[in-house]
Amino acid sequence: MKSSETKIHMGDCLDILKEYPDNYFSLIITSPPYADSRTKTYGGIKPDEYVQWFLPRAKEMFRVLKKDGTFILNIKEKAVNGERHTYVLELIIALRKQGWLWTEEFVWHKKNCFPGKWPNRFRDAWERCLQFNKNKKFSMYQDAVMVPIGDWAKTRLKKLSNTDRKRDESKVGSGFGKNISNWLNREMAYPTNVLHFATECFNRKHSAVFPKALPEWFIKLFTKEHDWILDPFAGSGTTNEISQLMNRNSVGIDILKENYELVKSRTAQYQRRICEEQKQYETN
Amino acid sequence: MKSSETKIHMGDCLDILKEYPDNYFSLIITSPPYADSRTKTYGGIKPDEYVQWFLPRAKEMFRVLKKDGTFILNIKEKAVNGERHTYVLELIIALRKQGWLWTEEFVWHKKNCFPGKWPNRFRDAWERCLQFNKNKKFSMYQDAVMVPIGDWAKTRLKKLSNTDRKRDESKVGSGFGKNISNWLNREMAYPTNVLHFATECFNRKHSAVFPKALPEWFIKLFTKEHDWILDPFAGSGTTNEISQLMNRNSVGIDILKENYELVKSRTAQYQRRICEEQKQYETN
DNA sequence: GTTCCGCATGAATCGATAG
DNA sequence: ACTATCGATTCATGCGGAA
Repeated sequence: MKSSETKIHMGDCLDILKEYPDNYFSLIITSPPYADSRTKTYGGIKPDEYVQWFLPRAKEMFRVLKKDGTFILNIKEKAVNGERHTYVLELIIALRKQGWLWTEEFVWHKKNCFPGKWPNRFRDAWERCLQFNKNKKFSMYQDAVMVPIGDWAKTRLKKLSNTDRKRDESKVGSGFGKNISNWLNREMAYPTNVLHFATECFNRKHSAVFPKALPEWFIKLFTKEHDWILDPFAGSGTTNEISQLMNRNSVGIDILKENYELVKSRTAQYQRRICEEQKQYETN
Repeated sequence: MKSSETKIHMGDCLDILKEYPDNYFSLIITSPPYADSRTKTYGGIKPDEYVQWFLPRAKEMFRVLKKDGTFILNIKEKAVNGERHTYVLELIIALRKQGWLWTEEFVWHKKNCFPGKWPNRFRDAWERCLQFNKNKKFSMYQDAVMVPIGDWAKTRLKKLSNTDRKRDESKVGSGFGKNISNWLNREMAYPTNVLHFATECFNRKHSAVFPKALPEWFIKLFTKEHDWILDPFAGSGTTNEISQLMNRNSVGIDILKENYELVKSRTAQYQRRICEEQKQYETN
């Protein structure tokens, strides 16, 4: 088993990415600093300036992404003056003008978001995971993320009715037909574009930006082993850590020294652990 | 108990709404024809023309909505040429320029979404429920939509007999009636902005685009009894039917004669049923 | 009366083929 | 090249009738 490589950089991804060649990464997945939050980072970007700040960095990402690669952007607009700000919508439109295709919008449903109540809104329990691509054709390994089929199938497929045995056209002309008998012995189904992952809140020092399951799911879906993955706003380094665990190569960039060192140590730790596991494996 | 009023109009809401005064409705909730679908209705609006088609109608809606009222827009963009079309994003931005505040975006998670498999995407299992307001201050009755928490509540709720549940629903039309909510009361929490409802599949005749539970939830949240509710694209009339059940006044508009007559008969039926129940109640 | 179980239904999307 | 039509694909649900 060839071990995976993990490179961590300190700096602005706008500069660091210049060191990387075109068409290098299979997947870019990141949770960028939200507007006006993390004021230490990038000087705290104002909502109104967010798109202009993001675009030059997205241009570099476009360049280093493989032609069949995917860019997953985990983001959620904040409420400003009682309104949802539109910078994310404007960003999507601007990225399309830059050449990106807006292929899909996944919803990440945060199952255990913290309790609370405001006079004019409920708890925000979801974030956008925007999928962008360079081409209509891109690499996607759908079988890697299949889920168990619903309970209905157990009873339904036990005994097939007559209409189930042949293709049954819908009566209302919706063009929809099915052949249930094709589903015999099927135990897994393809998932939807709504993802249910709990947030991890045990990390006191560093606010967990996303749970491990989220990048893991997209990494399974869009990469195979030894592909290169980039997180240009690495934060606490979850993407890089998961990449290591899944035997993918990865690059992490963060502008904060504090984050840089955190990711460094987290990934070094795993590197060491993997080596130990390998040694142990070989001994056995 | 004063009975509620329900008015159904046939025509384009752009024209019909002119008959209504300013600041009349407490809630506008609707699922307009999506781009390129329902070709019989409004001739099937092209995605690129959608915003221009919608805006003049939204202007009338703005006028007839009360200052503290709410507009809920249920919509989802379609995939065009392998990409998500941006007309919904553009619509949000355009509505803001018209004076609307984009207060919140709820996610409706469709648990039983349309099946299908494609090389480049998964099944679409969610739709947007966009909340717009005229002012930062608006009427919101958060306590009306509290939900039971904890697994024990779920399992006990499941064990309730169907009659208990049915009697309950017919009485209040709200899922939980007094007797049940009494012992649940202590274990209630505020919901989030992610709503989980399955679409209703009717075995026969007309199907509703959204399940009753969806308008019901927003009606509970944003109106009280005898408030006026508008659905400018009434379709099969789910909004008006639920409004009646919940003792709210409502106006429904649809351009199709077929829909107009359907809604007419559905709401007339309920009107009759309510009258009968009232008579019976008074006799007792 | 309750529970079980069959079954029609759906704001879909893609790729190929035809005009 | 650009648009229109057609066939193929796929789950989970509530209903109504049967047990």
